[in-house]
Amino acid sequence: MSRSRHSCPCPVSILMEVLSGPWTMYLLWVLSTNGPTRFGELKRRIEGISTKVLTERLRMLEQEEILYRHYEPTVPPQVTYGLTDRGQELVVILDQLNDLAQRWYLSPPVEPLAADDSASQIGNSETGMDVVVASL
Amino acid sequence: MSRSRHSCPCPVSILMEVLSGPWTMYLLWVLSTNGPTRFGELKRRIEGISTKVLTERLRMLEQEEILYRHYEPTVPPQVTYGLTDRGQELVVILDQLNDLAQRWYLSPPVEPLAADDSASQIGNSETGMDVVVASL
DNA sequence: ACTAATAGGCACTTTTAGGTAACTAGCTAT
DNA sequence: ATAGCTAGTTACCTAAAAGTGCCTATTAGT
Repeated sequence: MSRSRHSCPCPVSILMEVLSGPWTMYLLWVLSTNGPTRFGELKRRIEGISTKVLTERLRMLEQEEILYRHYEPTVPPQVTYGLTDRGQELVVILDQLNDLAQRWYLSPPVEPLAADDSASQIGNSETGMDVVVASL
Repeated sequence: MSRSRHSCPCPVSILMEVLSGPWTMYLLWVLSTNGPTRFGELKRRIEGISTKVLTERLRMLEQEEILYRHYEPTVPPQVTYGLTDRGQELVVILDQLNDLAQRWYLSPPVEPLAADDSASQIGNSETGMDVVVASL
């Protein structure tokens, strides 16, 4: 959205602009952990989001081909959203970001920080993605 | 900033909020490609950024320990910013995001999209980070 | 006949973020 | 004496984004 007045037209900035904003990552996360999900279910899981923002995010991510929208014309209608191949690719990297974020913002095992960091055996996971994310 | 009214308190959302917003990624990129850089030089390289936003971003990233600030009390003073270990870790992942963004938003080799996607042999780089980013 | 459910759309208001411009300190050079 | 350099800070204004509430279609159930 509003890619016209964009600060930097390079691909990664486009992508970051897509991912930026409240709920977007959380939404992707819900879809990656729960599989294809209907609109109402999404709204229920993402507690606090407004329908307006949820639809905005869904529309945008659909336009970026990160997720797909499946409309079933039953009564009442069923609309299901799920990750596309692009979406799957994305959550792989998001996993790594999450691994990093976990190390940074969670679990300071001994002390917050000291003058020398000789005891920092925390950050040796080598982006191994061994920490399966559980807390979004 | 404004982590209090945060939508989702999980680590990766915190991190995304840090990275979100105009210029932030670009700033990290400049620091990663140019090494430690002074304030004025950053402002010159990131064409179009206001001093206000630049200082905001620098302060925030410094607080997140993604970059450091070195103040040399000469006259006129020299302030140099550079990536910390965290910052280095981050740009590694950013590289992958960039790789992905390049594939998605650059170079559609044959056709934009067709009815069936049997010809989508585009996305097989396996997050190899072989594409060194050049265009931020 | 009327209510309920799903998946939103639309208009209005509020909040937030970014831009702009003016100002600062302390010393140097002209 | 005065202007200029760096690295910002501060106040003010505007534009974009988010929140809120009300509205729709269609049919099944009571």
